Amino acid sequence: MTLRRTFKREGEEARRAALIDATLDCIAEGGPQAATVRAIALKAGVTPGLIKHYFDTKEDLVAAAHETLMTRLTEASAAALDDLPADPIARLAGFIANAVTPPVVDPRAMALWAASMQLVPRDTAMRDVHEATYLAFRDRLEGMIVDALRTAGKPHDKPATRALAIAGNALLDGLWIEASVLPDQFAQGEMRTIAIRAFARLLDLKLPE
Amino acid sequence: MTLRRTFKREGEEARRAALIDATLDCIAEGGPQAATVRAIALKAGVTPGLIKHYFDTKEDLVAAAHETLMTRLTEASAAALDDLPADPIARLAGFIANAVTPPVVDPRAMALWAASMQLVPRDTAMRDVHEATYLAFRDRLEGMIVDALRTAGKPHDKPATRALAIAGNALLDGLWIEASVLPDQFAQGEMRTIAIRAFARLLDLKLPE
DNA sequence: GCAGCAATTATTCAAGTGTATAATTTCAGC
DNA sequence: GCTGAAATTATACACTTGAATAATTGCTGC
Repeated sequence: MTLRRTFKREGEEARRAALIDATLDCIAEGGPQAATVRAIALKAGVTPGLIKHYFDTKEDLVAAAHETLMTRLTEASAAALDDLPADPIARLAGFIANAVTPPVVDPRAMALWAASMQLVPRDTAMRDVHEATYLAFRDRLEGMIVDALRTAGKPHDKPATRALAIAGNALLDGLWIEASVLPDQFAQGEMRTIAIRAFARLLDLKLPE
Repeated sequence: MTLRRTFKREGEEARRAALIDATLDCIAEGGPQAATVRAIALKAGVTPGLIKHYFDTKEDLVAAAHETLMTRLTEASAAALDDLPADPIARLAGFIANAVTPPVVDPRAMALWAASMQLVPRDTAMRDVHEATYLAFRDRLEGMIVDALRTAGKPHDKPATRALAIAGNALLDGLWIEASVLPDQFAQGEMRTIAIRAFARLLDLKLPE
């Protein structure tokens, strides 16, 4: 006569996805230490034991969650590219503006990013993921910089564009962090203007604001 | 006949400092979750109970540790300023180079910074500390930019220098992060050159490399 | 419908957590 | 040297953690 919790069977992929999403939510809200098996299970609407059924260990679940996070960030960036104009210069400007305004600028994403950054120095798997993600983003930026410079009839030799991509990437990262963490410090649209003008000076190029 | 651990009485300030240092070490090595009272006490060469004697709660100790960290970073930056040349342009170049090379670039500092970044979105006290630190650094950078522009006979109206300081700060932050976390990606001295050339273009100024 | 298998829940356990309290030891002042 | 107060250690406790196992339930194929 003990009343047991009623449940529904979901597919494996759905349950894994739900558990991963719940893990990311927990980390975003309370940091890694808040992502306990019980909290994750509660948020996923499931019992803690089920985690063991889909992931051998909690560490495996966290690793899967981080991989999902990185993939999503990359995909979001790639998806935004499709909506950008074809003209290389306008395209670069749109890409820059996109990187420093919502929804890319987002406190939750920032918290998740900080959590993963913390693991990178002492977890080789995490470092590999970070390195690959970093280089992919930077290479994409470098490609757009080269296209824009070529369109404007400016020189674009390899060592110079590499340096510009590294600096440009760093600039976007820094602006993204501060805009995400201290939104009240910047006026509406200010980040966008600052980023585009800074890139214009960096590349010695007129960029449409 | 139970043999008790022998100990020496240290002053209050020495013990508090030792506990704070031990806390920072633990966080740097294994993240916040590794900073348990037992691990901290062990690293400080002390018994866990003593923590309670100097800090009402572990949370208090962690807060004190973060405040110490921020203060140290600020002081380190200020100390380096004294060794810079008096000429505003050379001074700015030295400041930039300093920010993207060791010992400022440091995986341990980076890990600690990421740990505190993670707390900022959901802890108002941490956000206040971060905001104050960020603005102090940025204002100092803006002052140096203004001095350099004035020396070069360039215009330096307020809204423009604010934007340049925000962008310059973001650039230094981003380069510092990547240099700290992926040191193998950059050649010896490469970051320094990239940073100074990027600033030269940003400010339309010749900077000594 | 029903048999059986896999998904899910419930329960348990050992280890680790922060904190509170009691027992000792150090050391300064006389 | 002694004494007493404060610093430090030792011990205990209640709670949370991740994981392992047993019990049950939902569902698919016949």
